[in-house]
Amino acid sequence: MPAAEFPRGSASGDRAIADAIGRWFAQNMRVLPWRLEPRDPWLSLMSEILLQQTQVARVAERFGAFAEQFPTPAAMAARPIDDVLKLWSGLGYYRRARLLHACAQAIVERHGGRVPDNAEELRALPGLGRYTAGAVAAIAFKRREALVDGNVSRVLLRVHGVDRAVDGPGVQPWAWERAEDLASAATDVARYSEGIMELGATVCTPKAPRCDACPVHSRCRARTNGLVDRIPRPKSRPERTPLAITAVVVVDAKERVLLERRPDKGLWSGLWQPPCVERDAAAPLSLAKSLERLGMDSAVRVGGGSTVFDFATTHRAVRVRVWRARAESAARARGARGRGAKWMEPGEIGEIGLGSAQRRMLLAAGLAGRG
DNA sequence: GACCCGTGGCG
DNA sequence: TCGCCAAGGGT
Repeated sequence: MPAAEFPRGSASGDRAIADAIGRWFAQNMRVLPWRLEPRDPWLSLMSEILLQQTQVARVAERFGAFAEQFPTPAAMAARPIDDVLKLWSGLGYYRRARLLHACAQAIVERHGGRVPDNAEELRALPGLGRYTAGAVAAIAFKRREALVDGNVSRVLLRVHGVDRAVDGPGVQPWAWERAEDLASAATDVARYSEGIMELGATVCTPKAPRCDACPVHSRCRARTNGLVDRIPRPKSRPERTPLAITAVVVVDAKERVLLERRPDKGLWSGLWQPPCVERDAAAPLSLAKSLERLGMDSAVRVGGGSTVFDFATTHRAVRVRVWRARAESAARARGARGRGAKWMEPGEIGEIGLGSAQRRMLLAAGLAGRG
């Protein structure tokens, strides 16, 4: 890789950039309560985990409940994982919920319930990678930490006029080096760190960036070269493989719904669902075969037609066919699904971990879910 | 390093 | 309807 493709900055140039961004942030700080003073390290950590691959607006409407229910690591560590999954419903990447719960327990066990104040110890906690550990260290403890997320990568690529994708070969190591230099040069690291992320989120946006409002527009190579619209190049995207699900929503005489827990690995891990049969195909299995696979063919009576909807995740194109059925015998229907299955009152549906696809299955069968 | 893991908004 | 998009980490 020619050095010119991955340029470095000068000490004075880096300081000018870092401080311009820091000053800009001080003047344009958005109202993000959990990121403002006084900064509670645990709330900061929890918010950063929630924000992984998730937009601020989606987290903001949920964060109050997290802060209220889990005000300290000990408070979360003492609760079952289901309580975390319940609040996490609909936010996606559900492994984060398990990792956050494990993180709370690790903080209690290893650090006496206090969030460690340095990136190295933070990095050793479950769910905290290089970015999140650095973010908490910088924001909650004002450490001089380099930070690279998707926004920072985009800003750096543009400022330096590097015509590559954020996930392109060599880009992340280079971005981390640049971020280290900028963090070292900054007068106020915390402001710079939040500032460059905010800059990427609000000004140096992927589409239609507002260069006129950018504190470093005069130093931006992409802008001076007219390449802002081309940098960064589009990310590579994985192909979606088909997944077909047949769901049978079973209701008993008391209008309770039969739900079972998914395995704790893989897609929607640890969340609840109506009994389902899955296969790697475009079309869901027939009703007869599905009931047979579920061991429920003699335990339930299917009424009416079915509903189909499509659902997409990062790697899957899911087609779901939903059947509604009555249990001939509540005990036999549940027994067919084994220990993991449970009859739930309609009111309980809002109290468990459900993915958006599972919520739609219940909705399709005429059952209301939270949200 | 490749692959896996969600979701909702938008054009 | 569909493809693209968005504040990573674990294995």
